[in-house]
Amino acid sequence: MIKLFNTLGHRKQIFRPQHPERVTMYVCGPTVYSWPHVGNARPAVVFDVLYRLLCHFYPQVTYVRNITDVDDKINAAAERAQLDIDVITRRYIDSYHADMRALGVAPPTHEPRVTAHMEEIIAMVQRLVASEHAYVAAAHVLFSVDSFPEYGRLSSRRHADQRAGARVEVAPFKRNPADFVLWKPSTAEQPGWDSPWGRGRPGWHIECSALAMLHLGETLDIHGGGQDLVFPHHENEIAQSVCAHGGRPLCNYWLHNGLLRQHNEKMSKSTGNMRLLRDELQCHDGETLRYAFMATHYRSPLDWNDDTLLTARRNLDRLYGALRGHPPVAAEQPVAVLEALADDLNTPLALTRLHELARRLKRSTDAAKQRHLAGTLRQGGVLLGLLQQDAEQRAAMPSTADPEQVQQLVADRDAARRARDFAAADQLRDCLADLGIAVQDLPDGSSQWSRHSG
RNA sequence: GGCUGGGUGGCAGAAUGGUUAUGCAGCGGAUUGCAAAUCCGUAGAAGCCGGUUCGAUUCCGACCCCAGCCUCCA
Repeated sequence: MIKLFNTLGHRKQIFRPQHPERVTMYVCGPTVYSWPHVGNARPAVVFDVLYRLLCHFYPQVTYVRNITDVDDKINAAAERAQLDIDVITRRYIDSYHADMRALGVAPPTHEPRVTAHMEEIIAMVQRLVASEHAYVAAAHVLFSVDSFPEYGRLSSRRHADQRAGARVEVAPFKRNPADFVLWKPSTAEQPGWDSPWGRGRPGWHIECSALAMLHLGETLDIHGGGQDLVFPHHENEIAQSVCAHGGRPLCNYWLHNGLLRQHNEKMSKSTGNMRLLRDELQCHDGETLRYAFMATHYRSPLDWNDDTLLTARRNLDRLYGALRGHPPVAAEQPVAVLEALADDLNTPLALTRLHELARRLKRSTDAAKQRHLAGTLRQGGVLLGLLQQDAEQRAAMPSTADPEQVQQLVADRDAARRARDFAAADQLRDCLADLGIAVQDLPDGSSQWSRHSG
C-alpha cells in the first residue's frame, strides 16, 4: 500500500490507481533553452524513485516525461548564440540525457517532444474554441478562465483575490486578466505551424495537456512536477484538459517536489544562483548528487551547497565501505526500506534503514550473515537507485592517480611493513596521500586503499 | 492584500501523546608499529506563550520568525 501527499486536498492519501494493475504517471520535463541545472534534476530523481516503487507494486507502469522544445526562451537563446533553434534544442536535450544517466535516472516510457505533436495540440485548442472555453482575439487564442468555475482549486486561489498582472503586463485583448494563451501568432523568423488561426505556435501550458492525453488518456493517476508549477502551469493544464474532455478530471493524484535553495536563498534563474549539473558532475559523481537529493524529503525545500554534497559523499562512502569485500549475491528487498518509500516517498528514512543495515553488516562476525546483509543492503539500494557500483572500483574511481603507480606504491609499502621498516612504510603512505590516496591496513597484513574522502 | 509550507541537538534530517532516530562532526574507549577504517560507549534538541492531558517535541489556539507563490522558473 502506497500513501502519497496529494496537492489536490493537501493531505496524504492511500494511492489507488484507476486500474488495479496499471498506473499512469506524467511528469513535466525540461524546457530546453539552457544547460540543465540541479533544479531540473530534483523532480527527475524524485519521480524516478516513485517510478521504481510503482514498478515494484504494479505490473504495468507507463511514465511520460515530456521535453518542451518550443518556447520563446529557446528562440531568444538561439538568437543570442546565432544558431539554429534545432542546434540549441539538440544540444540541451543531449546534455539533459547525459546528466540524467549520470544521476541514475531511468528513461521514462515515453519522452515526447512538443514539436512532434503539433496536430494534437491544434486539435485540442480547436475543441476548446468550439466549446467556447476559448476565444480568438488579436490572432491569439485564449482560454477563458471564467468558463471554468473550478479554476484555482489546485492552488487554493480565488482569482478575484489575486493581484492580476503583479509581475507582467496584462495584454489588452484579454477578457479576464487571468486568461492565458493557448496559441499565438509567429512572425516570419519565429518558428510556426499552420493552424486555423494562422501560422503560429502554442502557448506554454497546452503541450502537457495534449501530450498527456496522447499517451495516457483523459485521466492520469499521477501528475508530478516542481512546486513552482502548481500555479499557473498545472492550474491551467487542469482547466484546459477538463474543459476539452467533457468535465472528466485530468488527474487524481498531484505531486509536487519542493524547490532548491542555496544558503537559504531561493535558487532560480532570476537570482542567478543556479548550479548546473555539468558543473556539479565535474566535482562529484552522479550517485553523490542522487544521494543528496534523497537525503531530504521531496516536499521540503532543499538547501544545495558545498556542505550538502560533502555530507552526501561521506554518507555514501560509509554505505559503500560496508559493501567492500562482499560481492553481490541474490537477496530479497528490505521491507523497512520499502515501507519508508511507500509512506509518501520518505527517502531520508529509507536511507536511515540502509545505514542500519550497514551497521549490522559491519558489526557482524558471521560470514554467512554478512553475505546476506550485504545482499539486502544492495537490494535496498536498487529501490533507491544507489549502491549498484562495484564497491572496490568506486573506492578508487574518482582518483586522477595512475593506477599502476598506486598499486606499486601500495605493494612496496606492504613489503616495508612486513619487514617492519615502519619509517619507509610511513614515507610511502605520505607519497600516496600526495596522490590523493588513503591506505588502510587490514588485520591480515594486507592493505586496502581508496581515494581521500573529503 | 490573498494563498501555501516550515521553525528539532554543532550540521544535515526523520519518526513519534510516555520508550535509542539515523548519518556527519565532538568526546572517551577498543583495535593499530603509528594511522585510517571499524566497533563499543557518551554528551547534546525541539522559536515563544497559553490550553487539552496523568503526561506534549508530537494535539489545539495566539504570537514571533523564516521560505515560497499570486501568470519567467523544475
